[in-house]
Amino acid sequence: MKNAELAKLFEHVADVLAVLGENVFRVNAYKKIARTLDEMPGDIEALAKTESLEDVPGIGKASAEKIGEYLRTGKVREFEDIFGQVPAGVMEIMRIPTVGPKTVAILWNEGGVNSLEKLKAKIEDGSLIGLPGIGAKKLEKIKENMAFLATSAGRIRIGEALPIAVELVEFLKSVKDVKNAQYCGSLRRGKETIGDVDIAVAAEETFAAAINEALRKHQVVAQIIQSGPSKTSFRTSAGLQVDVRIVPPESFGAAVQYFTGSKEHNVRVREIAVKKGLKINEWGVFKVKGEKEERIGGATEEEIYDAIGLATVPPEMREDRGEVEWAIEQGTSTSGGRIESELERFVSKLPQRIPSGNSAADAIHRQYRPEILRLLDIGYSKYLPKVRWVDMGNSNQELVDAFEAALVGIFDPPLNSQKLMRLSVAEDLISRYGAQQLYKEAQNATDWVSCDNAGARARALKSIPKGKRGVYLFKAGSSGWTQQQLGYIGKAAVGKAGSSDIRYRIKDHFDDESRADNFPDKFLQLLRSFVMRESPQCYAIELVELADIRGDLHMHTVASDGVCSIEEMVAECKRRGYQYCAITDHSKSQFQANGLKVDRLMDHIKAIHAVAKEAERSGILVLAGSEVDILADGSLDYEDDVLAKLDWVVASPHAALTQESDAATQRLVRAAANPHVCVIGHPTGRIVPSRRGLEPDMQKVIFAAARNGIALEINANCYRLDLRDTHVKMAVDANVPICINTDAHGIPDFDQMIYGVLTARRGWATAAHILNARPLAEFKSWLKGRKEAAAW
DNA sequence: GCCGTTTTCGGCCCGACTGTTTTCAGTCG
Ligand SMILES: Nc1nc2c(ncn2[C@H]2C[C@H](O)[C@@H](COP(=O)(O)OP(=O)(O)OP(=O)(O)O)O2)c(=O)[nH]1
Ligand SMILES: [Mg+2]
Ligand SMILES: [Mg+2]
Ligand SMILES: [Zn+2]
Repeated sequence: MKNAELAKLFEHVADVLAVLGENVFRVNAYKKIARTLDEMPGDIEALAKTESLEDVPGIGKASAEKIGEYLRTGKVREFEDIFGQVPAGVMEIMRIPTVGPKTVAILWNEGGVNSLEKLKAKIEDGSLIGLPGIGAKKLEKIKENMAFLATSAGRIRIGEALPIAVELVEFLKSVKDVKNAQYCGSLRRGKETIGDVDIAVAAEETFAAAINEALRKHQVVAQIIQSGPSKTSFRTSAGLQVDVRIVPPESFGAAVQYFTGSKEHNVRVREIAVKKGLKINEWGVFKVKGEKEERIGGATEEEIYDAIGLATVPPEMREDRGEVEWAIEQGTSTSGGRIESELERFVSKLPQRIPSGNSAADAIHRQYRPEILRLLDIGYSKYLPKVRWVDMGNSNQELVDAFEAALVGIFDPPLNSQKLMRLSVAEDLISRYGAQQLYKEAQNATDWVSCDNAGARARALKSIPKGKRGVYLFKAGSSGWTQQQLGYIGKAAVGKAGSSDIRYRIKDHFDDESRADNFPDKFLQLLRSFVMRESPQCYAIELVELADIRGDLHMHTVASDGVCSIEEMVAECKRRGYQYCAITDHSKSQFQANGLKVDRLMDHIKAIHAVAKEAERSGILVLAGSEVDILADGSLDYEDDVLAKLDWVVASPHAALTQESDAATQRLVRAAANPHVCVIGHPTGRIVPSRRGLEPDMQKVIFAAARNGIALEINANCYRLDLRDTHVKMAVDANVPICINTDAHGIPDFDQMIYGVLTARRGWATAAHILNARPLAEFKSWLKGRKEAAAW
């Protein structure tokens, strides 16, 4: 997979261009593309073959071409030229903290510095002092910071960061006059790796200095990076950076929201605020009235999201992966409705006859547009109380589309149904066939196809040749397209589309010729038909929680490489209140882990069943299982007749983890097809952060799991977290059951469960998606289904 | 460079801390 190297390429070119003084927005555009490529769950090369990269949000014509060029030739000529302008040694300098592109440019152009070594030497001989903006202090800092060069190893696993953060938060809460403290940043979002620890503190302004002082004296503080009245950053002796932000209690919610991020999420949220005449920062939400600002909230996170009409987004979802659109769609329920009278009043103002000719029609369109939007706001918030209109172009898109199409369809012939038709696609079709398949079907059936999105449609209108027709896929239902579903086919992939269950075809409504004459009537009728509809129940999402977990279905004992007996592991599960668990020691090929040969396995099953019998009385179901190795070709490490003797089969890959993507896909798909398998354990075999593991076409693996009715594991151990967050989202979208297992080898390992839960939450999983969140009876019935499949 | 209901130009989130800037740029969160 070339995603990572392409991401690096764009990241690097962004840095080099910044040194060359290029427009910062272009630099940021490249950085955004780098992030997109890095986080893309599928293979960019496969995507480029089947779909247009231009439809990926953030990637335009220019970059799509460059990516294509790279995939063909392994190079981007324009980038090579750019790299040629700045020696590699110069770029190394930018890895020093506090040294950014401007400083690099000056050191290089005016100071003749072209490597880290030269920089060191020139700082020593004093020849750099006097360069523009560079003095003794700055150079001293640079010299110190050369010990902290940015490296990819700079991130630590969440399991290592969390305990440190919790302890620091406890300490801060114990400091006098501290009202509240909360860790934020990537840690609160539950990311698998953590760059630094971010903590927000609530305290009256007058106490901030004292709190800062107490913090600076804390024993873990090895080096203060910076410290001002509201913000202190330091490094611990272990080299971990900690950022602490102190704000007054009335700003605590705003500060937590800001500090939790992600950056990309914050930017989206703040952009929405701007469009609504508001301003959001870490101090609160403000109404902007010319020069003056009026504070309207900030004590809680809810106040922030509420102010802009968004549902509060769970921290783990805040990655700008569609959650903003989701939150708009959920909305808040505030304004009451006066729909009928408003409606009548508005409609009575509409002209009885639409003038012919585009310019006159345009003028009317412009004149009424704000009124329509305002009306929709009122109408929607009353009849669909959880869905609230937020400014332009978002969740009520289909409603706006409907009305605007009504207007435009009459005013503006080119945008009517002759060329472009909306095709609603129901959720069950998507889960049955997969979005890609539907898209391809549509492609075969028509001349042009896209998913639902204003920009895409606008382009479509231009690109559809005269006399041809196009279709755009609109996802009916509550959740909108996801990137995974469309495989980044359309801009809507980030979630522009979809909200209520309105299914609408422009064609159906506006094909009759006489429509223009009784337009107001028609319009009213249409509007009623939408807003009077039964409102769907949509509550803000309840993601799975640690307390929902009712069992652990992957653990080891002394029989293989664990350190506890069956009894000890079961007792711990019981202690945790689990209703079921599975003992799954390694299979025979895992000889280095003392994997069990068949005869030992048979004895082990007996031993587990003996413990199970005891355990049953104390109310916990114990399954005799195995973690069966998936061999390189996808076959399993035990024969089927052996597998049939087990109550529970986790099949996981352990060796040959560097095989080609296609081989990996086949391997996992084949394993998933074995009817004895219950769940695929740590499907990629990756190790965080260093080993990439298998890179299968995860969509195919997930479909295979769906076809065969098996589950996929989130291995909760913070060294694995496999499935990873983006893969979880794909599994959730496909409705494949997910097991969150600790893979415990000893008692403390059970504590890893939380990291699996956080990863599940990052994939938008609710308890309903998690197999081991089901009550015992339900779990048993699922298992029975599996056993029947195996017997059949 | 990307994007779009102000649509092919013109805007792109917002603020703290530091140093050397006599009024704010650079870097970072
Ligand atoms: N509005 C806004 N907020 C930002 C920006 N940069 C960072 N933040 C906020 C959101 C981040 O989650 C939070 C903490 O910054 P960090 O650099 O520590 O990032 P984060 O913790 O998300 O990831 P990390 O694991 O530390 O690399 O500060 C920015 O440019 N604008
Ligand atoms: Mg952080
Ligand atoms: Mg930070
Ligand atoms: Zn295991």
